[in-house]
Amino acid sequence: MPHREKGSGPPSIVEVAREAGVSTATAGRVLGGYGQASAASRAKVEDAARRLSYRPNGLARSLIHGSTETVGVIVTDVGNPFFASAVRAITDVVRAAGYEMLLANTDSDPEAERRAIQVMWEKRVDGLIVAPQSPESAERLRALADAGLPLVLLDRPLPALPQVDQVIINNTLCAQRAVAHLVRLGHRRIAVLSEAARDFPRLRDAAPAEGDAERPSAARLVGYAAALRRAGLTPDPGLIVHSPYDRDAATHAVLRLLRRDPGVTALFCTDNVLASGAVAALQRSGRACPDDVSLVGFDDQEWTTLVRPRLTVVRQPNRELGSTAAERLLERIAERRGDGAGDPGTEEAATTGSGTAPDAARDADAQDGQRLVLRGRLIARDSTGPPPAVS
Amino acid sequence: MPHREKGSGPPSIVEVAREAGVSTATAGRVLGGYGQASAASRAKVEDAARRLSYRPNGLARSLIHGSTETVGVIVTDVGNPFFASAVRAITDVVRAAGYEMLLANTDSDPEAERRAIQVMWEKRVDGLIVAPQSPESAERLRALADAGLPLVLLDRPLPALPQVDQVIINNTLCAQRAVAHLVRLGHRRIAVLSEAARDFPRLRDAAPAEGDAERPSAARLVGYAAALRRAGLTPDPGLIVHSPYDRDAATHAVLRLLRRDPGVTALFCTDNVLASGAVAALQRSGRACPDDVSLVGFDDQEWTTLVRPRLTVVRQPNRELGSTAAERLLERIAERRGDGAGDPGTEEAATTGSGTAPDAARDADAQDGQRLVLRGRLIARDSTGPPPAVS
DNA sequence: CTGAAAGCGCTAACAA
DNA sequence: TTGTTAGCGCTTTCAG
Repeated sequence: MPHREKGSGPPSIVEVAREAGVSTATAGRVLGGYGQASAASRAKVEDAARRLSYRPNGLARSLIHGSTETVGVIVTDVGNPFFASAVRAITDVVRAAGYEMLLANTDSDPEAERRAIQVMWEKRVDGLIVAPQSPESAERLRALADAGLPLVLLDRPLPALPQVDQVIINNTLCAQRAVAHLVRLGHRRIAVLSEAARDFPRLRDAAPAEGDAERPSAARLVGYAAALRRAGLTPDPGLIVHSPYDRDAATHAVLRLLRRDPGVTALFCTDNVLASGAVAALQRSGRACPDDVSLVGFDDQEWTTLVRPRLTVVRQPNRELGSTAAERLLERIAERRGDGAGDPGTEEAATTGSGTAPDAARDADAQDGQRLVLRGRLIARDSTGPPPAVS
Repeated sequence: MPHREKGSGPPSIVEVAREAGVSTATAGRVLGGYGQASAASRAKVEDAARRLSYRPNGLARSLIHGSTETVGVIVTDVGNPFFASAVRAITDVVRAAGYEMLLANTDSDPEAERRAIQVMWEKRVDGLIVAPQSPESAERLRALADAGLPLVLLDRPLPALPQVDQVIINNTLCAQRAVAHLVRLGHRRIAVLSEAARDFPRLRDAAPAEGDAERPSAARLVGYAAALRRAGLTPDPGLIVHSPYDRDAATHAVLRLLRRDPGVTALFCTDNVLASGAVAALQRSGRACPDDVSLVGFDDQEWTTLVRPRLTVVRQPNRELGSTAAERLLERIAERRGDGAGDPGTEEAATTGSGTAPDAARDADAQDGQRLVLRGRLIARDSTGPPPAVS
């Protein structure tokens, strides 16, 4: 291995140029593949590069070009199979377009999210996909959106940012159907297990159409309430059970519920982690499913067909959620590049009629973020059945 | 586009300096938090920065400092819960140290892996964690290791790279114990379902001590063979079943096996995906578990205690695997930084005794990559029992 | 304490 | 076809 002269660090293009006996410009032209170069110098340069095992410095390149060929992705937890699937799909799509992915977990910690957003911005990602934690995230993201950074919201909408694209599931309707399914089977005392249970007072009277402006857990509660309302049932606060995103916590919450209220005949879980906890709880409680208690989960995972009874669930298109978000982001990135190349004069002129500030053009473009709503669907399996006959 | 207009793109430090009426140097000092600055100019600069919503450009900074505060992670599939857990743990550890993560999936495609390695290198990650696909990966990685890039192998060892740190599981022994458990229960016709089945001829006579130099699937086959050997049984090629990492494929492979060879009384699966396929197959075949067929899986997932019978598995510390790798990497990065600051003269002198080339010092340091072997353990549950009485 | 100027590694005008 | 020369946005001597 030929040792490098200039102390530390990988070789730079000037060292390659020197080794090859050409200028840095020609070296750059052959190594960067952008200009013209004679076969002779091409050979010399490539040879020298190989000898020094040279790799171009992407930082320098990005600094010049103003793009990093990298997209940022911020989720709460890649460990959750739901996000793992979505992230997997995102990587596939962006990689095909030549992008890399910077990934951050926030663990539902607002401070971590703030930091992640800031770092992504400092590292100059070309675009960002984020599953925001809460409405407060909107403030943090607005600055990026205003700066024109391509941005797509994943799974969780942010009504405060109508100018950014959002890719979500029709959670409210799906939940409504899931609960309607239970109602149709004859259930009257239907409990719900949700991370958003505390928000129920605010959500119970929301119109189904408003539901999908909430984060998924909350939207699903809106659907739950709507289904009960349609069936002429009034929600019982005792049946709205809170649990954090943790299987064991969910198990205990359900065990407590069953002990406290033996009359419950059905349970709707707003998420896959909670559903797995509920299955465990039912098994431990000795209640038969679906004979004593029916169960519906949200988010179909592989294990749902392995357990007995096989779980009735709402299946949501996890991978498609990710790939759609990624595609949307790539389009936005491409658009922005296009903008930069266009003549700023004409563009400004074209929008002066409606515009006010000098940069109205870009804002106008960004104003209508697309809202893509992917559809989940109910898959009735064996964990749901008629309630036990009243004693 | 010749030059970017001052308007486009995020504001640079010179615009902030101009707005604040100071030099770029002072602006840099307050915004970068490195020099001294009077309260007066500090206020002016911070104010200007806020007005322009300025964010420092990390690329420029990294270009100067020679570090990006980013680590690369290359795995085959974040969608696989095993890697999802490991990756999750990695992010936690590196984030606590102020690093971000660049993530790439290779999907077991050597070309994708090659590209990923190259891109990580060009983006100048400060270190790299990789789960290599195959022995050929060693060639690709050797260049990075030689260049002194901190590198840690995750889950899959590469004997050809003794100079790099490797964090793995004691797969061979774990598999051996799993199969010994079946032998102890009285099983004689024990099948194995593995992605590495085709390599069995090469692996069958390996010493258990050599097993852990193989990738996990292969190492587990070595353990399988060793356990049989110890029990005085000879492996039957008909019981070594291949399946790719795909649940449905695994299901069909197992169904075929049971049809072809009804005398099988136990099955060992070398991986969680294959195990889930096997559970599905058993359910569909109508064979009772464990009464007709016992089942052991590798890699404990949440669903293993939800299915009935609850699955006997080898549990491996997935998160710890990731966090250990990350910690190791951070140490290596810190070491390298230290090296750079140290006096190269003394260092060379210290190792001249054993060294030969001028740069022997660094190589000598790197020569002994640590090999960290984390331990899995067998958890006997209800899917294993004595074989049915012979008819 | 502050500013001018020299880079980090690369690309892109412009000359030669 | 090639080389020279400015930068990209920031940090960092080195004077003032």
